[in-house]
Amino acid sequence: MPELPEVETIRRQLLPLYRGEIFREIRLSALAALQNCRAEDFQRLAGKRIDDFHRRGKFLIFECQGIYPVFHLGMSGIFLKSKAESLYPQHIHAEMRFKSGKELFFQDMRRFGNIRLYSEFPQFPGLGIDPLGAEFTAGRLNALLAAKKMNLKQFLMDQRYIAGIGNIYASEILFRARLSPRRKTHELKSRERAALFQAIPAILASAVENFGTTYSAYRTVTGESGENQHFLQVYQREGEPCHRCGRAIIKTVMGSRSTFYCEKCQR
DNA sequence: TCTGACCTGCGA
DNA sequence: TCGCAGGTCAGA
Repeated sequence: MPELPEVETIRRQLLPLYRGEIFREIRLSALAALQNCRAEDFQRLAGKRIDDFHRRGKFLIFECQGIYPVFHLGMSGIFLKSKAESLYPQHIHAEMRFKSGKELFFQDMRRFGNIRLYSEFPQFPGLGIDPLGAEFTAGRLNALLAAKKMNLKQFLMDQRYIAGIGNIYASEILFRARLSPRRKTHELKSRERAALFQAIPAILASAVENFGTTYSAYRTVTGESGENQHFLQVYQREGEPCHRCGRAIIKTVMGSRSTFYCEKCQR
């Protein structure tokens, strides 16, 4: 489930491996082409050099001399250095080959991901603040919280407000901040807003250090699992004792998504 | 603001 | 065989 830490891990791994590489060809599967844009448009990439990789929320942006392929990994998107590493070669939707002989494959088993091509640096109108960027300030978070009347779990996962948080880290952030996922945004006291402001980047940065969280599909570019699943406090721990108070972790459903929390520690 | 559909592999 | 996993978006 690639959220911000998984996409950031992939970006950091792609940089030393593929920066400076020049595209020889790029092929999209029929499915990828049907869903997103015309495969022939991608031929414009041939001869272009990859100068940088950027991340905005959960979007991964390739900067290629005035052309910007943008990948969203959806639920199961991963990058592979070779086709032989793929467990599901039938789900490879983009094959990128470079003049040096290197290759890069985008595999997306569940096809929730997408690929788009931009002619200038994409701006993503409507996408919220990046929680690891300088623009993420207490003032901006407080203003967002005050303006909304929704529960915290859904607020955190809504990409229009904060970009990059998904189901796993929303639960983990709320545990860290000792806030119930059912609390309403506009009702938080200043001390609680401050706790949330601290918890969001802390949880995400720590997950980046651990190379992301692996459940099922996610793998880093080097084909390894992330490590962060070993450090989760509540996610997928239903019935297990809370690491703070010992009470069993509760699982509930909010917004059609499983949500994990401690009834005693999170108020 | 909320719900269900999309999609596929996996485990019960 | 069926339910579950969850990011996103359309529609209610």
